Amino acid sequence: MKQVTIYDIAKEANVSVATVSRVLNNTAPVKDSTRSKIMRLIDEYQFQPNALARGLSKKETGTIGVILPDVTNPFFPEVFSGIERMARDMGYTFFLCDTIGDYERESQYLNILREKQVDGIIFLGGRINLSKCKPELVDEVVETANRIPLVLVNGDLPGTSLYRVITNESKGAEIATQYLIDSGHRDIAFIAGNDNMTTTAQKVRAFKRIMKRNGLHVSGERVLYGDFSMASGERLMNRILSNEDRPTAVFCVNDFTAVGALKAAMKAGIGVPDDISIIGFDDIPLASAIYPELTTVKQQMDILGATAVQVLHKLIMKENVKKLTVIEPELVVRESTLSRDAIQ
Amino acid sequence: MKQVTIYDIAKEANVSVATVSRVLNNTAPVKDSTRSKIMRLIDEYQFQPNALARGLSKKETGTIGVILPDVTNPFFPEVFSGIERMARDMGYTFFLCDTIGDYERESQYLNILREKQVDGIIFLGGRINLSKCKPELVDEVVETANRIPLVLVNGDLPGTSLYRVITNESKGAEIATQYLIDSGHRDIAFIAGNDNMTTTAQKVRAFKRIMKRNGLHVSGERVLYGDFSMASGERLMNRILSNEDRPTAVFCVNDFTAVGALKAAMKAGIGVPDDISIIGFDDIPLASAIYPELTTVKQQMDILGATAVQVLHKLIMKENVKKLTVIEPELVVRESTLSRDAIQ
DNA sequence: TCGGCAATTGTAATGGGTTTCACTTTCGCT
DNA sequence: AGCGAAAGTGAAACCCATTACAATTGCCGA
Repeated sequence: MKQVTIYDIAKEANVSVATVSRVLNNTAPVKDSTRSKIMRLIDEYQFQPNALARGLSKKETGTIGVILPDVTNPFFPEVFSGIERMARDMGYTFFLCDTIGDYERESQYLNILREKQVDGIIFLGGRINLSKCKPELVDEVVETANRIPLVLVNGDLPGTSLYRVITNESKGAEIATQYLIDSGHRDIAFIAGNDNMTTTAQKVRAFKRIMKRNGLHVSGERVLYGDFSMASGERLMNRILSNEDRPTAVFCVNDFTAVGALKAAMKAGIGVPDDISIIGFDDIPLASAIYPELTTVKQQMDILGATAVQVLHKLIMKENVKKLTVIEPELVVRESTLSRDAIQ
Repeated sequence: MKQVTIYDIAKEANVSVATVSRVLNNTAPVKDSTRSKIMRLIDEYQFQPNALARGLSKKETGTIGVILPDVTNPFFPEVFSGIERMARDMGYTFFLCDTIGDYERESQYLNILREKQVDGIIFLGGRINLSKCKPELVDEVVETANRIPLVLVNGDLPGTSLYRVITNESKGAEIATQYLIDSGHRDIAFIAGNDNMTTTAQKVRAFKRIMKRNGLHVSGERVLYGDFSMASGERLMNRILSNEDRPTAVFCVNDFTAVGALKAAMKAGIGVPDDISIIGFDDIPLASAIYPELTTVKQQMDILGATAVQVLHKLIMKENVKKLTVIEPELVVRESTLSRDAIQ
């Protein structure tokens, strides 16, 4: 069962392959009668051009590689969904590469994508700490970016200047903190992620900054470091609750952590939001799936993805783009926070 | 910046491209000195073979297309993750195609994947009712399956005989029902999905069968039809609760629905599992993220994915495979169900 | 020293498109 | 009618690998 080729169509239509190619790509005028004859044959033979051959000669494949650390983490599918929606109409298809957080695999995938001649790469750094990874990988990424358009989403490689699309996480943390304070909270704890990651550092800094600006003190034990997981949220919340001097609100570095914290509170019989308010970050679907629904800072993940595509597309088209694009997060007030005005 | 080709390497090494190709693919003996000389050059020039060219001549691309209805639904990333883990070591890369439940797009993607010369296709039917879709699409899928190895996961196209990997959903529903009964429940409600979908029909049938087998009656109003969404779970649970005659347990067609139901109960001040037990289906991560953690029937999504890959791989290798592979689900008891033994 | 087989290596065809360049028609206009 | 421009088309090179087939070399035992 051999594949029908452009040659078969050409022969059948008594024209050259060039002409068939022209009607296929609309790249030059073709007489109407010729065109329709060819189209009929294409239809009849169910001819489908071989994308490999096309890619080989055009040096463009209409394919984009998306690298992410974990498909199973709801954050990424949301971003991917934004990428897809935006790029599909541009005619792109996607290689999805899940590195399961393994730098080794990142580098492997980078190679594979180059070999497959993708038109561009979107690298979802997400919560992974790119700044701590092996220098070889940094080189590898930079090297790749020199040859293929590459956009980093929510990540950074210090010492390099790659194209990036990021959420303004500092701003988000500021908004969340200020919101809690405006709601009357005075004693607020922050459950952070790994302390060596920039996303944690940024948020901690923002948190302290706003507290200070409002004349509030942040004692050392009110900032707890974990690892972004639900489990760590649960564990750290338990630590907070075991203390007789309990804060009235807890700000979590991400929704996963917040959900863990929430669970810990419920299990301990502490009412949320009545006894303690909890606020998360990201607004993954999970946030509104639970009870009480989580107040959180929404990262517009679909927009993050869509924007990354736009930037990448411009790079591919060799148009001018800003190196850095910042997406603003927004507060989503739901049920896990309560105003303290009454009780102050 | 022209790409380094096998010709460049060959010329530099004073050998023919054939020889270079041979060391690249280890397809014939090459003298050690020659080999190492070539390897050194490959390294030095950072030569990477062009996968398009290779695919074109080998007629195999090491690429698999995965079609699914919604990346954003946690069920699918889980399956995808299983696919990836299994297939990566076999050297495959994946095109991820999200149809957002649109039949039009399914057909588009099928075409694109054919053009891109994928080695095989994994079609995640999931909760989408393939049996109701347009006949053209059925033809399209069958037609594709005739040309390219194709495996259907958790789906079916009546009137066709495609290779399939499915979860034994009937069995799962039986187990769940029996478990509730064994726990002492006598009055159980079932919140189903759309009534025209096979997955719903199968589970409803299994539910009634087991109830009957245990001498229990299922009144008409104890089976409610929704649409698999959280919202419908919430709505239908409210309906159940508005009735003064309330069941002691509710079995939900999937976890999403169950989470909605759980939320409705909590909001209504009905304790779970103290006042009412709830059991779900799938065991998506969400199930164990909420409080109380959801008792559910686990679909082994990673195994589903991994198995699909194994079947597909055998098809690609033209080995013999069974048309149908069934994965057995298993009960996961957590916190949302309670034994009624005491109160009976 | 010679035939024969294995080990190495090269030549050229092949896979299926796109595209440059050149050539032939066909028009529009003067 | 005559001319230049535009339309329409084809031949052949090119993209970058793999591979069938052929050729050469090296080493063995006789």
